[in-house]
Amino acid sequence: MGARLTRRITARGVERRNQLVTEATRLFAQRGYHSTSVADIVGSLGVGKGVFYWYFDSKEALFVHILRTGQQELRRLQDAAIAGETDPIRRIELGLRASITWADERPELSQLVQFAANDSLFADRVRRGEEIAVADVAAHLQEAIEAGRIHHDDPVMLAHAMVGTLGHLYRTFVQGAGRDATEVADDLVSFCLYGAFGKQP
Amino acid sequence: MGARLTRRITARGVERRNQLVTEATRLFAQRGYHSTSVADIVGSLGVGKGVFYWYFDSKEALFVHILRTGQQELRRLQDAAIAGETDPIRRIELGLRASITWADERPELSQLVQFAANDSLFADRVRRGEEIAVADVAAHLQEAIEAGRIHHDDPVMLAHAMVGTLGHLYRTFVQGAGRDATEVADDLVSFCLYGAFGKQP
Amino acid sequence: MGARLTRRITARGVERRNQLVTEATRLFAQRGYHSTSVADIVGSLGVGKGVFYWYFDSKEALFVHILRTGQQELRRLQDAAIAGETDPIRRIELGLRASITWADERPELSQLVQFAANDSLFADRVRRGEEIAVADVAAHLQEAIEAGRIHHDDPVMLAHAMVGTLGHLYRTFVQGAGRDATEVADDLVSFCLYGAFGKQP
Amino acid sequence: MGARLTRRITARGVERRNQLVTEATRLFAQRGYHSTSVADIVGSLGVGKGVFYWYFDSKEALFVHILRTGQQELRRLQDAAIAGETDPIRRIELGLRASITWADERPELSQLVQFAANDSLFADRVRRGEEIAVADVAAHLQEAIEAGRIHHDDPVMLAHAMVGTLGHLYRTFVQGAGRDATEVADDLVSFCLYGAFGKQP
DNA sequence: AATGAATGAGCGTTCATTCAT
DNA sequence: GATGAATGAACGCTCATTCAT
Repeated sequence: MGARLTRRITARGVERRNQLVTEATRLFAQRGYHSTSVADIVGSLGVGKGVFYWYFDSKEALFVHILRTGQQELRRLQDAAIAGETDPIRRIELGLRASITWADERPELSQLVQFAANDSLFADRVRRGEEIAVADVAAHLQEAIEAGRIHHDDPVMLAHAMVGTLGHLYRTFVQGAGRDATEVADDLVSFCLYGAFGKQP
Repeated sequence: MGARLTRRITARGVERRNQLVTEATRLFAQRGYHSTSVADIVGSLGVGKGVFYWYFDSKEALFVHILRTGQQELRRLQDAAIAGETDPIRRIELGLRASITWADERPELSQLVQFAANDSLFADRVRRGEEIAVADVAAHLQEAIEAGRIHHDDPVMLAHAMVGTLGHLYRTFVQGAGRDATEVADDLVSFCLYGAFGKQP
Repeated sequence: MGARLTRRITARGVERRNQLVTEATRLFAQRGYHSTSVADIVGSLGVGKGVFYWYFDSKEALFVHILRTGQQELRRLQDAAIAGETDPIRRIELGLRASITWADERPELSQLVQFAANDSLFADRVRRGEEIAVADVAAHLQEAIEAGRIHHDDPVMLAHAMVGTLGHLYRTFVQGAGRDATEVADDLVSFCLYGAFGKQP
Repeated sequence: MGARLTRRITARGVERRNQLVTEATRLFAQRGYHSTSVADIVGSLGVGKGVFYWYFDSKEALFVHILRTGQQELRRLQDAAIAGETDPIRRIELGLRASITWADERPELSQLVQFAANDSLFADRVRRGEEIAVADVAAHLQEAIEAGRIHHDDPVMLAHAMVGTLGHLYRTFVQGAGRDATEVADDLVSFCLYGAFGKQP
């Protein structure tokens, strides 16, 4: 898909490309996709406009690249976090914690994902990625349901509820209020498992 | 906040203004704020461009107006829904249900709010409106905590968790999958109160 | 084919549109289509760039408009020239003369048609228009053949030969060398009817 | 004219240069001069951009080179075709036939010549080449006129008429409709000598 | 000889906004 | 109140050309 994939790129080229990705990510997160022009990105790097189009087919293509990279990275972290854990409920907890950790370490990426989810150009792509993450959680829930540990008939609904809570708490308290990510993760896990009434002692 | 507020507007003028708001809302929700031009809006109404600037200072001002209207309407519905209810937990439940009902009846408005929350131009305004809604829920929670019915030390965190769940379940299942709003509201309330483990019988 | 067709245009607008067409025709003929930018056209008229796109969907659309106008005008002149003439050979002669006259009076248009015939973007359109003109001539030839006045089995080939001669003589002698169009038309007619050997006395 | 002419070129260099010429000719004919970028040419050959500018001063210079080569080749073929023929009218006929044969065997070159004749950048050069070809034909015609075999006072006009017919018939029937070049040449010769009325038996 | 990287002016096009009528 | 016309800065993108390696 695109000449860019077949172009031979030198070490110097790889570096430039990474610079572009980094700078674009920063600017997109800071000002938004639509308010960041290609001129802004290359200007901020002090290079000519042509450089951008040497490495990417379009502004949109670069954004999609950033998005994909972020979603893949998150997924890898989640997989790593639950590796070896046999308890499905612990797997859910570890997955939620890994997500908040990732977002905390990659605040710009997570912000771009949020934006993309609400822009007609990118919404579908984000939704698809989200479905995958939700399916993972739902699988753990299903296992817990079958083990009789959770009484619910709709693991997908539950999974979505968790993902929604996760996103909102992260945005509000970590990103917005600067609270410690680990503490927020504690509250997130507690809410997702026991709701407002909290764990019965 | 400008010349438009001081302009005397006739009955016919009010109608025109409403037409503009309605059409803009429809188009913004359908194609997105950035992809909808002022020309689209007036063109779709078959009127000249001057009309738009007669009633609104700018495209941004119109969007803010739509946003404010929506948030006020939602708040009014929530207040009406809990009026007379003395049980704080029931008040929370009724508030959540009222929110989903509003979003179901005003899908375009709720979509615009989502967009606005992720656009640098409008995010602050949305956040402020959200804080108000959260404060309401948090007040009910505080009451329940003081009554010893809920054991938690951070009602604001809980309230945000609920609002996040609400938004995501609505988007995914009502808006996205076309499920019945009342059923989704049932699941939402259950999750918010009891979490994944569900109500203990 | 687009929004432009449905736009209400005032008398002033019609004038502007005509100015654009005239100026663009002049510049296209002088510098060529690719070497004439939209900025050149509006700059030459002393108006803003937006004016261009108020009246035309694109630079290409404007060029096509000019082309179509020219071809229609030529056809109308040819039809008028042969109206009432019953002798098919005289009809051919009158058509050829009308064409040279048109080109002489509209040198810019005829140059644009030549350019367009050799540009991949417009070649098909020109070819189609040419086929119509050729069909007219071929019909007259067919009539002459059936009357036993011309001995040839391929009127379409003959018609194309004439059209090719016409274009080249016009370009070389009228457009290029500034010779009198009527005299060139005499030679054209003579060559088309009798070839190099000339009319036998 | 230009540094390139003084550069010593190895055998391998000659090959590269020819590859560039061949590929550029193909692409120019297929997509047009303006729509074919230097990047297209070198990309299609799988070499770097520097190669292009090692062998040619500019895109324009390459095109001019192709043009010149083509015109020279055609002239050589025409000269060879009439060598030894003493009858001036036969020389004309043989020249016309040689031209169609050349165009048939070098369709890309002949298409480029057509394009160049209508582009402000190259028109003059083509015109000059054409004048030479026309002068050849005109010389034969002059000879025939002096021998009393053709009654006409303007051999240059006649020669241009022939060249115009030639080009148009080739384009329409050989290039466009795929007809056999030899048959078209028959019709061309017949038309040029006897016109529409045809040879008197 | 040859490469991939870089330049930057210029392109066609859009669009929020203003304004004379 | 309302219109169609006009503005012009800004946008995403292209591409002939140059250059360090």
